[in-house]
Amino acid sequence: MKLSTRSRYGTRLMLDMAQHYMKGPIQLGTIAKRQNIPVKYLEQIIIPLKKAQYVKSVRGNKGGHYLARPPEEITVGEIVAILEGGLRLTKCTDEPDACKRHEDCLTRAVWKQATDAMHEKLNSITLSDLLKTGDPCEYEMDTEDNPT
Amino acid sequence: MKLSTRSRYGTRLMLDMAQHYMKGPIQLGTIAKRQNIPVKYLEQIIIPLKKAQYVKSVRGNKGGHYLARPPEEITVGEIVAILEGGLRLTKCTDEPDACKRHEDCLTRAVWKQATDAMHEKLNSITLSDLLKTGDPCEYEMDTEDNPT
DNA sequence: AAAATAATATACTAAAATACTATAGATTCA
DNA sequence: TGAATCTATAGTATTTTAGTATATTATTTT
Repeated sequence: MKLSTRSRYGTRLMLDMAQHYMKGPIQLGTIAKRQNIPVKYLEQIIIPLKKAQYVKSVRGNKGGHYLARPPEEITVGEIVAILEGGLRLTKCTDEPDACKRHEDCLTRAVWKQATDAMHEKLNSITLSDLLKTGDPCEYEMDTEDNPT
Repeated sequence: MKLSTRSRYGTRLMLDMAQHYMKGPIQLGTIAKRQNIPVKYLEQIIIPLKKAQYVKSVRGNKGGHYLARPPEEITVGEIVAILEGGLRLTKCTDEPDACKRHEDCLTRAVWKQATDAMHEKLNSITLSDLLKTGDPCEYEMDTEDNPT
């Protein structure tokens, strides 16, 4: 029932890019240092986010990644859903027929309701909301490795 | 982010006992057949539930297990928390200090809120609530293996 | 043109968690 | 006594998680 590092790192990755939205591409190496996450792992994590069109990239020297949409239009729920392969506590939440007991299963309704509650909360929070809760300057200053 | 079979089987185990509350001990073998869960696995799962005083048992021939409290006083959230080792999406939800980034972590608040939403929903549903949603007779009749 | 930088692609691996299974022993009832 | 049932402890196969490693492609700077 725990979130994987994929979702958590991925959310921080997206949040980092949100903090530098519209300032040109950022290198994964920079984010990796800033967030203390292995670069090679970030490279894996960003793939599905690119496929889902939440992130775009520029190759080559001075290249990098950037958000394809404004932070106000990206929810944490969307990020987690992409990286976790769905936002649900059980498989049967989405696909009742996946379980042969689905006809007289009394518990499925509970998992569905708990999933919905979590779902609703996560989808109500955007990257932009998160930025407002903290002090962005704290992050802007942390640029000794950033050759802007 | 998925529930383990431990929580799901465990909930069905508790629900099965709830359906036979106050009718004497039920053998795990009977529940295993009824719920189509390996007996040996149920034996593992029931241990923490006994330790947490939600279940009591009678040893020996004609022995079995039974709920230590009425179904109205047992929530699904309690069962899941016992079997999943807590009801939270991240470790930092409970123990902020567990993470060294906790001071300037913008994401922790989200995991906390989503956890709370799930928590609240699961703790609002009792075994008794679940029994009302289905047809108990359906289960009473399924007793060809039950030597009552 | 060459060198440096950064993304992309693919494959590999160690460790942990999950989902059981096996064996032996203790307890109770008939 | 013997069958049934819970209890305790250990073992194991599979899957998932959390990364690493290597090589390639694309772009910019020198």
